[in-house]
Amino acid sequence: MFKPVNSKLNVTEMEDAVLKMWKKREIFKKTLDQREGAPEYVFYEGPPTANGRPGVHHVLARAFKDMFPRYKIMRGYRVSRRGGWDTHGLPVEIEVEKKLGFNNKQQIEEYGVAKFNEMCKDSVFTYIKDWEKLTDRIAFWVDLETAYVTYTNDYIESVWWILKNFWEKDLLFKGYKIVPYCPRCGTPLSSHEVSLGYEDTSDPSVFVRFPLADSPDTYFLVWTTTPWTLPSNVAIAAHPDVDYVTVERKNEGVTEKLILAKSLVEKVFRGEEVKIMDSFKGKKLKGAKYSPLYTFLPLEKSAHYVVLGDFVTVEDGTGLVHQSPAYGADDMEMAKQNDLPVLLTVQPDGTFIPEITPWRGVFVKDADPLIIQELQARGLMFRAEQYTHSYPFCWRCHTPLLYYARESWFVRTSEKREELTRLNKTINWVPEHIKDGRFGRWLENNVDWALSRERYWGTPLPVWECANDSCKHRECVGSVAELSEKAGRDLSELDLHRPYVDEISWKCEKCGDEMNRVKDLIDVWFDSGSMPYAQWHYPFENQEQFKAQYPADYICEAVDQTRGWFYSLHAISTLLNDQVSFKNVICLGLILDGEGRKMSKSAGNIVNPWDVLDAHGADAFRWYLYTATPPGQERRFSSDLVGEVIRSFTLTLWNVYSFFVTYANLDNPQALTVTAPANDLDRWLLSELNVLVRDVTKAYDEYDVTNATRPIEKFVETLSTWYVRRSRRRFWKNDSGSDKQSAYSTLYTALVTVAKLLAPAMPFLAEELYQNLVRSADETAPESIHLAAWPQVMDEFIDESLNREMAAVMKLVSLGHAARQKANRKVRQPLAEAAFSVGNPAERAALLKNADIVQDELNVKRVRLLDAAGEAVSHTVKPLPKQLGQKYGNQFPAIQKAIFALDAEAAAATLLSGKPLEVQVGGETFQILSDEAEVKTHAKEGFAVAEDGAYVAALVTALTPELIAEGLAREFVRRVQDLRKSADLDVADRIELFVEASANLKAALEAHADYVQAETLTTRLSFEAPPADASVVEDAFEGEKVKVGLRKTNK
RNA sequence: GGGCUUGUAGCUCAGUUGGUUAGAGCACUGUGCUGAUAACGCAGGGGUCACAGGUUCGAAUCCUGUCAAGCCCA
Repeated sequence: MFKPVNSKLNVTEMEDAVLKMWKKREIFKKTLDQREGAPEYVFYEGPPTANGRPGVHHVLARAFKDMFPRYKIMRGYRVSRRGGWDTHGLPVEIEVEKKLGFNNKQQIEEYGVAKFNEMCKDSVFTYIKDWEKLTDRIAFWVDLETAYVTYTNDYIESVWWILKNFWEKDLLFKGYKIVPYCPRCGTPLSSHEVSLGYEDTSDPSVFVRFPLADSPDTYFLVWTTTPWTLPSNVAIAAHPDVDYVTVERKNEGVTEKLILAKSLVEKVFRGEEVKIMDSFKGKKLKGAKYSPLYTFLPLEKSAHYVVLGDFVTVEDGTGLVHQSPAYGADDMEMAKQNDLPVLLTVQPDGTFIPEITPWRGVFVKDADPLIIQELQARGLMFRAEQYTHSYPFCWRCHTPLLYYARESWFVRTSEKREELTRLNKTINWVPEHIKDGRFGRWLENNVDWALSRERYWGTPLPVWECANDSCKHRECVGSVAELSEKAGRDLSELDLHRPYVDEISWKCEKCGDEMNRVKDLIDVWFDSGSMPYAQWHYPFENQEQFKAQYPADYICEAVDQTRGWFYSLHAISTLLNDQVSFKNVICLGLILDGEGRKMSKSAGNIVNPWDVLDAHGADAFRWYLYTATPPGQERRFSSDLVGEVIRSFTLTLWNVYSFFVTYANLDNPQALTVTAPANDLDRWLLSELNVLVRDVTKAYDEYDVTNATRPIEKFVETLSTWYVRRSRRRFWKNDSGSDKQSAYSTLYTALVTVAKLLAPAMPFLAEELYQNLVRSADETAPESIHLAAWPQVMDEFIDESLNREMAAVMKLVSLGHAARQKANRKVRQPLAEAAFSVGNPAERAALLKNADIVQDELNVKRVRLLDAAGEAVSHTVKPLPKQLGQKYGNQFPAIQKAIFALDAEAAAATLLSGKPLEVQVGGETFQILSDEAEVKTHAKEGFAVAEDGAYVAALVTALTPELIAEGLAREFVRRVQDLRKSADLDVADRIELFVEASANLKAALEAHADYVQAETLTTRLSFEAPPADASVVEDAFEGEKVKVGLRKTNK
């Protein structure tokens, strides 16, 4: 006996019960214990931060993270899934600053870094309970008890070890980074802050002559909007593939030559007649020397020559770009590539340094007109104007921002660009375009990783520097032991955070001065990217675990992680081990609200995941996320869309399940294993089922979530609306024959298999079905569906031609219904005959073989094939463009026309007999083969016919008195069934019927008494007045009147 | 400004190497069926395949450009 199943499903109650069962029996733990020694499938959890509440986008990621480990467990793998928490970084600091009412770093320093960091640490897990609750409720199986935490000393020590490794390979260095900087506030701004402050503003637009070193009266013509950066000029950039020209013109009586991009000549000279002397590609200019405009500062490296860069455009200016590495990011990048000097001319307050003698102490923006005047005086200014463009201002104080070089630490990732790209090519990206697109491009254009942050709460950069300016000896520390040794005391109890680690110092081995830690922290992305190592405190501990858990088979995050975790994992692994750290990755699209807008607090359109979970449960939530859109696409989301899953999918499956259990409990069928069923419906269902197993398994193996889920939906629909619908009577039969057994076994197999296929995606529903269908009958079966084995494809059950035939039968039934509707003949009225036309002999056979199904479904007495001569139909011939177009190319339109001009019936007959059709086009004869044109069948006027392509259904609509009587009986049965239902009878209850009916109806009921009694489980049918204790209904239909009384009996 | 992605019915999505009249589900309307069903069947309305060019006998599909949205970078 199975546990009785209510056809009304309460999803949340069911899920709660399953959650309790999992917890009580420790099923998650058992997925590990029972797979001890099995091959490892490695999953890495990208650590979230727990200082904010989890939202729907977290449910999205966690749903996708969960399904593959579940699948792999069922495939026999061992999957340890360790959780993790990202705990450092600016967002944490900002929360604490808010709490303290701070808005700058000085306030933090005054408050005390120790106290500040203590608060950061405390706030990190503010919402940990929310996270745990949600993770549990959505059934994301991850081990949070042993989760790694990035702020622990062990974790930091592993990160230090990685940095030391980079240091030793000379991959860690100090350089300059260009940051948007507010000279009044004295602080760099984050990109978010910068985007707050863009405004249209008027700046100088100047064209400057740079004299060539060895050609008199010849100049590079260079355009800039920041004259104040000219004193720090070190080079001019040209595009290697752009055409440049030398033009000749008169300037105050002297003939001068100017070099600029060819396409900009007209724009620059504004119609002035100039003579083009010479034309060449930009790459020819490479290395050309010019005389510097200013020589205020000494040069450590060679400078003042032309360099080549792809970033140069010819939209504005002259195609020659002035290079000032300290004050432009492109410029800094060029300086690195070409080993140019970096000239620092501006002080932190935005004024020129004393060495810039003419303008010392002047704010740079105020110096612009002075510099322009000075260049005009020297005859180097070609043109100076004003120019309006969008420029960032400080959102706090409205000062124009400067792009400003700050000292910063870098990881030399650009040196490993090729390795990064090569290894990336071996990763399976879903969706695929990320590999060579977004991520691949990013790697190809890789610049050194700006690692350091001038903040407080994070992993300190383990670099110590000698205080003596002329020594500047630096050391990188790779472990606590090493630090202890250098400091000369045991530091194993030291908190590795600031300010404690800052207090550690020792004597410089070079000069004896004091070695102090540089004050920087490192980028939090370096923390999370180190997790393959640091989660194990590798290499200080757990070397074996690390080996077994590296690299990951699977990771999954949203697309915004391309430059975040995906990159940091990949970069660190490449630089450290020259190996990938993940083999498969699903990159999720972002989640939008129901209107397609981004969810944001300010728009007030955030969906609370708990609202969805409380209303529809976790399975439907998950299922929606898997099936609604391919993973990489952004998706609209609303609670209502999730509710749709319950209606269209969950309940359909649940009702098939409930149907099975209800009747199985009445019948107690014996064996529920399938062998070789004789019934076509069973054979067909098992064939479709195994196709499903095959396809879903393949999709899981390819990380194709859409195709691992959507086909199940389709199958369940067909299971419900065709298999069960057409098999219902087989379960009602009173005997216990083999056909009934076969039906039970088949349906049982389908349900259990579907539950297993569903388990990784809908873990609750799958478990509920499994516990009742499998565990209640077999205590030796695995304790949970999530410990059970994944279904095997049984190829011997797959019969593709059977599947096609059944599809044709369904199609014909559908046309039969359409024909009935056209003829205005309701289904309850039996008709004498339905005749069909089909596409090929196999389908003809299939129709005849399944005639009983078709008869029953359409309520007709006979099913037959339409004769080719076409009693009810006519034909046309439709040329098939695909075949004919490919074969005859541009002759196709003429051939098509010729085919249409033929006598349609004759042409159709030719093709149907398998002979080629001959057409004449312009004196040429073409042979049209039978697979190059389609014969279409059409209804003749006046017949009850429905058609679609080669398929036709035609009904004989004439009614005989016998058919009418049978129709009346069926109408009557319908009334009785309704009465049974409203009297709240059980499906198996037997009844007595009392009927008072008008003459025709009474005659019909007498003629069909057996049918009526069998259908309604009536043990006694009497034409008497109903007794007082009977349920009674009166009705009239088809001109007949009836009064029916119904009474439950014990027989 | 650059890179990547997306744009098909009111909504959510399919649409294969270019090829028949661009499909499905939801929603809506009508109708039928029903002792598993919260369903289901049949039919109907609903489309400038974002827009404009181009290639081709033929374009939702390929190419170029434009527009819109999103993400990342500058």
